[in-house]
Amino acid sequence: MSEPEATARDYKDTVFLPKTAFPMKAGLPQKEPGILARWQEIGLYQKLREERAGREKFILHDGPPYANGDMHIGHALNRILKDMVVRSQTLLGKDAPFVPGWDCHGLPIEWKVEEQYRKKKRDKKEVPAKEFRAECRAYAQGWVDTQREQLKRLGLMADFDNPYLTMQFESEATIVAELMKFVESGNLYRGSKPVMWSPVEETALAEAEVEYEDITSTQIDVAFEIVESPIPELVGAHAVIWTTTPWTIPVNQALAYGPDIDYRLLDITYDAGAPDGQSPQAGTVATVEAAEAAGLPADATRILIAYDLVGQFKARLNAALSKLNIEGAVEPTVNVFDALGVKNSRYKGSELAGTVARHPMHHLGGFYAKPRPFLPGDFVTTDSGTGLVHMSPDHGEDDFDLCKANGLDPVFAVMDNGVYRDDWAWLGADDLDNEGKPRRRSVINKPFNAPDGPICSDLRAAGALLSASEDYAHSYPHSWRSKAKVIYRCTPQWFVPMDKPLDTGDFDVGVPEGFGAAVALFTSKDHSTLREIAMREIDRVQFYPPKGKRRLGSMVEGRPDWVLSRQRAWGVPITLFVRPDGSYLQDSSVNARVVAAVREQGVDAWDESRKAEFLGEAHNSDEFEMVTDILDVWFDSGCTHAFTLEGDRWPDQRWPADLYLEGSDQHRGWFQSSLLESSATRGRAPYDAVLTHGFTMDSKGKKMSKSLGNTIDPRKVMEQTGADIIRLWALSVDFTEDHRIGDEILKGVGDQYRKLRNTFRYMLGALDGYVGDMSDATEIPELEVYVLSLLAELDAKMRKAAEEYDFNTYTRLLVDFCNEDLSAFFFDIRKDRLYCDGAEDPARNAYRAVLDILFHALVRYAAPVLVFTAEEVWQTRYPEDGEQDGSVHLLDWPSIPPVGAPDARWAQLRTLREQVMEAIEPLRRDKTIRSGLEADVTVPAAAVPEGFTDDRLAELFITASVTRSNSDAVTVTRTTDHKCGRCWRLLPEVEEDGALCDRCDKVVSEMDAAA
RNA sequence: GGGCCGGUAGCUCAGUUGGUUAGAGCGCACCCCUGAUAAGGGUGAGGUCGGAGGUUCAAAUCCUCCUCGGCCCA
Repeated sequence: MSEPEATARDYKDTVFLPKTAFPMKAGLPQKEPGILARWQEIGLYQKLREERAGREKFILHDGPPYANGDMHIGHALNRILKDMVVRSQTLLGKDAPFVPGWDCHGLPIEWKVEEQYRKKKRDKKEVPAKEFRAECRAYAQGWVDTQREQLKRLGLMADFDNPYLTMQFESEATIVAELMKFVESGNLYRGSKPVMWSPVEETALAEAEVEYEDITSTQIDVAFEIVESPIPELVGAHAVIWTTTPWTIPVNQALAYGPDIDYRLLDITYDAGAPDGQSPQAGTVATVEAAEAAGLPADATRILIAYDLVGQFKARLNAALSKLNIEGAVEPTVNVFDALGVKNSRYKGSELAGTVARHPMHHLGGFYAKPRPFLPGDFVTTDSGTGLVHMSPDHGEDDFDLCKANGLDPVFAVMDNGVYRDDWAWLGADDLDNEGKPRRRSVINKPFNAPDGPICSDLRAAGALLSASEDYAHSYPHSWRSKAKVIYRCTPQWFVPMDKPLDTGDFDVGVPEGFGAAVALFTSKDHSTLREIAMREIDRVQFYPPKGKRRLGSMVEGRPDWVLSRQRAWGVPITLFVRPDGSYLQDSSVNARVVAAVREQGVDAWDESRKAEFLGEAHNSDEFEMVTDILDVWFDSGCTHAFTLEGDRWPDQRWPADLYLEGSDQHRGWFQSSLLESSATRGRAPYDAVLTHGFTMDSKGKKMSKSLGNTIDPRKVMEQTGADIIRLWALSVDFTEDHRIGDEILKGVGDQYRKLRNTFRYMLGALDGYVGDMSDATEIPELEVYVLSLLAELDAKMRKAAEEYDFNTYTRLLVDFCNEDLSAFFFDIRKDRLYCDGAEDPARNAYRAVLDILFHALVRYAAPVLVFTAEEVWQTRYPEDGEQDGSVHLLDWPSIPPVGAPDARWAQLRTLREQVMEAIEPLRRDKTIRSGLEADVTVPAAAVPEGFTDDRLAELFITASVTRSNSDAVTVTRTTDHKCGRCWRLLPEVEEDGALCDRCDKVVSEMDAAA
């Protein structure tokens, strides 16, 4: 023991404090772009490909975002998750090349380009299709470039120099080739379905191109005479239907009832008001005359109607009646009574099955003479109308579906311009123009539908019009652009059948290169339907989270046939040659020529001018028409697997993908289109697993929207706090469900980030100058062994989390370990040893050896999450690696020394440690002691695990001393020892405060001697 | 309106087949340290598990209804 020096020496210089250039403050917004630039410079993505060549592959196939608009939080989340998958799989040792993609065709881009035309006062119809498409292409390319730069900023490991675009010629050619597989196997048919149609623009409209406006329409009640029924008393009565589109009556084909609705058979009397003040009796001659005088159908007075709607119906009749000035009538009214002479006049809808009516114009014969059956419709309600709905499969979705199910097909009587075709038998023969010539007016023409228009007039003449008034106010769809009314109209469309047995053995021609192994999966004996194959695949595919399986399954199970066609310009053409009867050419050599032409020239290749060239000598081009429809963009995206994973454009890709990862909305979208496309062409899904994420809400759990002003812009977050913060956020929340983002949440994420950063900073400082390894340590203290076992345990959990894409657990494990096991436990206990033991003391070296192992493990764990910070950490420790174009992102998963599970004694020890801390607290409160180092602690002997000496306990508890007793309480007193001037521990050998303890005396002497 | 999914401390998340007083980290409050210092350590306060019924000896967990929110449809 040395003598105390005359003046207290400041031993600070002799203490080995952590030393590092790694700043506590991150300054990520400034730092990240530089790191990004360096990765770009050293070609990190390519470098990683070279280093991983030959390893087991992991293919995450990118679902293409639409090339329109800036990056938003949803993109950011999606890309970060994908990047985490790619990087964690890479870290796990695999080769995970990632090709980003963009969806480039489609309506929203067409709109934008059209909008530009409108600004320039150009009519789209005058622009040649080629030119229009070129502008769409340029527009899409512009956004691809913009989004690519925005996404890169997130620090993504992806082949951004060589992305896939659905509009690249090779992609377009493959899409056509894929379509031709459907063609050649006959898995395509021409059908029809009602779409929103604008008669003014003569084009189909998407739902989003339609806006609703309040208008007033004609409403009419029409009587359909019942001619057949299992209920005898119905025969001869009239079913009443109500509609606001009189123009659809000419193509009526059926009546729909609600199976659960109550109907009544009723008699109407038209009471013209008794001139002599007497009330006329129902059914009397006087009322019939009054009705006839009013132009109302006196012979259609027994009606069938939903009981709940009688009141509304009566009101309409009265309104119509009051508008007719009947001579001599005072207050014309309509009365409704239970049908006379009918015992039970109430019927449940389901009893109406088998009932048949006839069209009011049945006398015209032909189409109109056919029976109009009563069909059950779930969509029939008693909200309005009469509870009986007139069905025209040409002009309504419900109508179409119900009629189709009952063998009634649309008749296509209304042409593109909204006018009935000339040969249609009836639509008001007296419709004459000003010069008295017959004319055909558009069905959206108001006078055409008016109560005195041609339709109503003829119905009235036929005695079928019970009421007609132009006073029904409702909202009705209009075209966005022309503001004109739109209609539902059946148009021919191309469909993929879901339930037709597939002949999957016939793919010998027209199959593009790279089809490869997939074709072998087929057995031509498999005649499953597309739906069956898809369902089988859904069953096989792994879903994360598992509920996705059910969601996709229920959608595929119930979906209708796939409509592939769109009446649009910007997209991949449906390259079909059609005969007048709707059948199409199935000639693989023709198809091969078309595919080759598209590869050469893109979608513009599908041009009338090349018709003969494509058809070749084997076919007479006069017999065929070229289809001008384009493909649904979902078909494009359903083919991304074909042109990205197969073929040689990206040789390091592989079909099928291990994983598809998108938002849960893609159960209806990309997951499904890819599944259907691939199931039909390859007999299996293009993926083995599907991972879905939820949507990002604001801090209150509400959906983000620009109008609410509650959006969070990921680019702003990156500008203000850095990409690593937003990455850590995305990987901390439960992304499998909807989750939130907001200032408070980001602040919390920032706190977590700082904890991780400081953990690294401490390790870097503590490891300053350390070049040894575990083999230098002659003996390893048990605490170090324990920490290594904790690390091994952590490692197993982290690996499992990474393998299961459980990133929230992954980051939480990492943060908790840094907080609890390292910062508050291991580092705190070993601070004394690091600072004050001799520089080369074996025990100190053992600690640093473990720190080194921890460092190498943690920097790797952190790398996929904090991509920038991990690199900064790595380059700080190994600047020479930086000079050699190295990167933390080239490393493999850490190898942890093979230590067993943590010794159970240590769990016991840590419980005791907590009790000691708790016991010290009161003395701190009353200022008896300030730090734990001033405490003499007595612990119950029974609570101490086997094999720990008192001195070691004091070391682990960071107290002056520990003794044990037979009591079962932990007791604490202030120590009487003095404080060592160097290590600040209070020890018995220190004679007075400021003197040195034995250990420090030795260390300082050696240092002084060496100096 | 329909289908599916979700609601556990201020925040982010755990809660296995229903089984002691519902856990963790962060944040917060208070305290210590001032040799990891815009850092580090300690203690503590926070929850009628969205609400109401029901099943059970026992419910955050199972059932029903309601409510709020989300996705996809209509």
